[in-house]
Amino acid sequence: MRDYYSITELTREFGISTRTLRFYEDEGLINPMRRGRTRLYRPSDRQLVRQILRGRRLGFSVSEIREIIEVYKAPPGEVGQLKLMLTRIEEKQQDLRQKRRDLEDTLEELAAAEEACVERLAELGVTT
Amino acid sequence: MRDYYSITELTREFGISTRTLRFYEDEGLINPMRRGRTRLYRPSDRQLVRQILRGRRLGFSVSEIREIIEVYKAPPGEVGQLKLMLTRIEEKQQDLRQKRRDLEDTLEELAAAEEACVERLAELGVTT
DNA sequence: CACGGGATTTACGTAAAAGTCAATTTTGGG
DNA sequence: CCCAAAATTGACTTTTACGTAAATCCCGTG
Repeated sequence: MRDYYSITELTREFGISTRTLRFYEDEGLINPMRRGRTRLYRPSDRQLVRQILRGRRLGFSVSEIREIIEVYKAPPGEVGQLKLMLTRIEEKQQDLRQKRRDLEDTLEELAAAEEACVERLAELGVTT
Repeated sequence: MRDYYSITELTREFGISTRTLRFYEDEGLINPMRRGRTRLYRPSDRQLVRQILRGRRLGFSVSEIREIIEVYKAPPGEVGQLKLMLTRIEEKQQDLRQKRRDLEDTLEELAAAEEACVERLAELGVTT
């Protein structure tokens, strides 16, 4: 496990631009270390980037991703805060479960469309 | 099953604006009938709107949604077209399966975070 | 027929999420 | 130490997905 990654290493690994990483930093999603002005990304930062991109692929906005990231951090000490966090976690879970339903439905419809294509090809005497 | 729905009926049902429906029409996603200038949405249009919103929730762009919708239509007659469509369907399936992995991973992490909160609350003597 | 309530069209506006460009600064290798 | 490559900052631009506003039109009702 490497100690630090440079910004371009991460851009190559994840297929994103430096602008994107700096944008996420401006938005407060990541906080890489600095040596002088140069950013040094720790493994934990790298992990965070991975989580951010996962959220992005799932169609979450930056502020939604921010909320998700918040709950990955160490749980707060105060009871009220803890309960609030539990509520937020459950909201996100609801959201994700809806997405999962949407996803399964779409996959089913795609499978049906696929089958229709294959059948049509068979009718035309094409072996898939 | 109703014959037609007005634009406002659909906005209420789906919680979207008329602007949004007209936008999807401009983008070629839906093609409601007209009586004069007034739009009349058939059940099939309504179903299409449902599919569009599902795609939207999954974070697909309008053009990606358009591609998905394309494959729901009757399969084309020509062999080349059919094969192309099969390729596209499989691409979408790949995409959705990636999303599903992202989703499951995120759900797991949220569950872990949830448990951490509950434990912390227990330590503080709070019964959830 | 006047009117009030929807619906439509056209046009401009905007927020989010980067992309692009230009002008420095920094840095690591020879 | 020096210089090309890499990194940084800041400003401006672009794309997407609608929002908003103004002007017009259509239609049933009193």
